[in-house]
Amino acid sequence: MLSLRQLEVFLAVIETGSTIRAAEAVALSQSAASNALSELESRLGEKLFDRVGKRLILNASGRALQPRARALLVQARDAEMLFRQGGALRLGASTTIGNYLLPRLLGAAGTDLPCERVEIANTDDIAERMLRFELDLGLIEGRALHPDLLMTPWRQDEMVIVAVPGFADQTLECLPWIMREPGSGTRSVVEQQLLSGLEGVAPILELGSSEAIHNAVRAGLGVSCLSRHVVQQSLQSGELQVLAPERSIRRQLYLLRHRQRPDTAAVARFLACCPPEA
Amino acid sequence: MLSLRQLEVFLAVIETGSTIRAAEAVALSQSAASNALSELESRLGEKLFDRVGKRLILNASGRALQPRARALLVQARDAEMLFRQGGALRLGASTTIGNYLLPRLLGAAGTDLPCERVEIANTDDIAERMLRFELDLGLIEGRALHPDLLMTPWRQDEMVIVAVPGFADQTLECLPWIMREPGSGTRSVVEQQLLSGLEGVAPILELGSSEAIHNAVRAGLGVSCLSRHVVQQSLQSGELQVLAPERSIRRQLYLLRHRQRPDTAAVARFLACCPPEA
DNA sequence: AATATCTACCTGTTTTTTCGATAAGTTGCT
DNA sequence: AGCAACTTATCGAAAAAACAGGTAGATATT
Repeated sequence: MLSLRQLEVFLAVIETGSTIRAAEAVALSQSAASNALSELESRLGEKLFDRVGKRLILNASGRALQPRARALLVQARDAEMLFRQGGALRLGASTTIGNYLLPRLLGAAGTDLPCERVEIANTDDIAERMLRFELDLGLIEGRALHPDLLMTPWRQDEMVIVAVPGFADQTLECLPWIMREPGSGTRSVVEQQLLSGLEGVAPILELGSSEAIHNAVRAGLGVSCLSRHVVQQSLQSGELQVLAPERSIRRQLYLLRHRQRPDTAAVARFLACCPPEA
Repeated sequence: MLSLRQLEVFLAVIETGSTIRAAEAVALSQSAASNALSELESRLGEKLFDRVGKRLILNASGRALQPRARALLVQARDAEMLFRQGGALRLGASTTIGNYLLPRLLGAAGTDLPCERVEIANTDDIAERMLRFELDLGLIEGRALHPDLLMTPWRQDEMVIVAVPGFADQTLECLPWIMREPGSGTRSVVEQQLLSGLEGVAPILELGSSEAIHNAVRAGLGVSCLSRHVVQQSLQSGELQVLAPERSIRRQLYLLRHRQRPDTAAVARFLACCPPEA
């Protein structure tokens, strides 16, 4: 039976590129690391690295083993942490969720949710971090279609058209639209679901973040379609108002998990506090 | 870091109920097994069994760990077998697939697919076996909705209405229907998709297998709706004919995999030979 | 009450893992 | 070409871990 230690050394060699630095990384001597690696290779009956000169170069077999080794080690660590209270939570969230929704949720949960960190990034980055087991749970607005990732509906985000009071709310096409840059997930949702019925809408301004757009709209520069979570306060104070509420977009927010990884205790706690809704 | 050996002992103790028999199962002495278990418990900081007298009774913590331990061990074995050629394939298939479709596919693939065995059972049994890692891949007609199981479309099965030549094909309601017993997946598919438009159809005969129905239909006892794979030869020979071909049912067949388990080499070979079709 | 059975612990022994040193080979610089 | 700096693989010794046998204590069974 191969040992977890061997896999640990194997991954360390991949990451550091040498047995010396790998040995240091896993607190072994170089010779022990070299031994562990060749032991693993002989047990699998397959060389995992091509020895070209003094260099170790991961070959096809090694590349095949790598993701499985990573999954095994992470699962072993998770199992070890199953009953430990100290299991901190590493969340990945897309911008709207991370900036507006999560702070409120985590604040409400108080100390029940020891959250190590929340990384805010785009969907693809979060997916990649999930694949490397660097995050425990993803909360995304877009779609992540990797076969090793599991997307399940979490909550819904309502996106509303907002403007300062005084904007005519009759012909949406003629209003001065402010939007996110092309390529943004938010932009594409707006284009597909809201503007499909409206012809010839061209933004007068493109900004790189929801908060920037929020401020532009507050400054009276135009109208935009933003998550209700972003503009909640401005709506309550009356600073902004909703135009054409019947055209609001409900977009689904998703939980992103790694298929080869059962929920951590911390993830389970999070989901107990913030369960999926409808 | 906990060791795979410890998990092996842990599972053996669960299965055998005692450290003595567990030790035998994993080729250790009783003392070593007892040691491994308490080592595991102390490493997790949590007792996994309640000691009731001389008895070991799995407690809540142990039950929480059990599925993870199983998954870890199976994945470790899979990794070890990654490069071995001897990785045999343990398939689970529902009746129509296992009896008619698979023999042809495996026969065509010849020796490329060393298949250890094909277990033919109903969807629920296959799902349960998959959960215990006793099968590598499931091929099912129905639905398996366990969160740890992944269902993906594989192929389609065409179910046609058949009878011996001479049966009037005008009013399907009035024909003598032969069906599977209630509770069968095939029966429910027929009822939902075929008979939803037909009122008051009552079977004159209920039989427990497709082959039995096939023979009954050939004997001229009535009509039935069967997979084309079952009646293929009878249709070619002209012994049976298809009634109302426009009412044929296409039902989806699914691959069933365990989420916490990457494809075995043998599974990958199978899928390469018999890939999903539309 | 006697017996059989089981877990857990202790002790000495075997096996595995690890280390430091060293040989052999490669790379890059002069 | 020659030298210096690194790196890998191997070897024997040392350290650590795993292991078997025996046994005490405890609990069902008879």
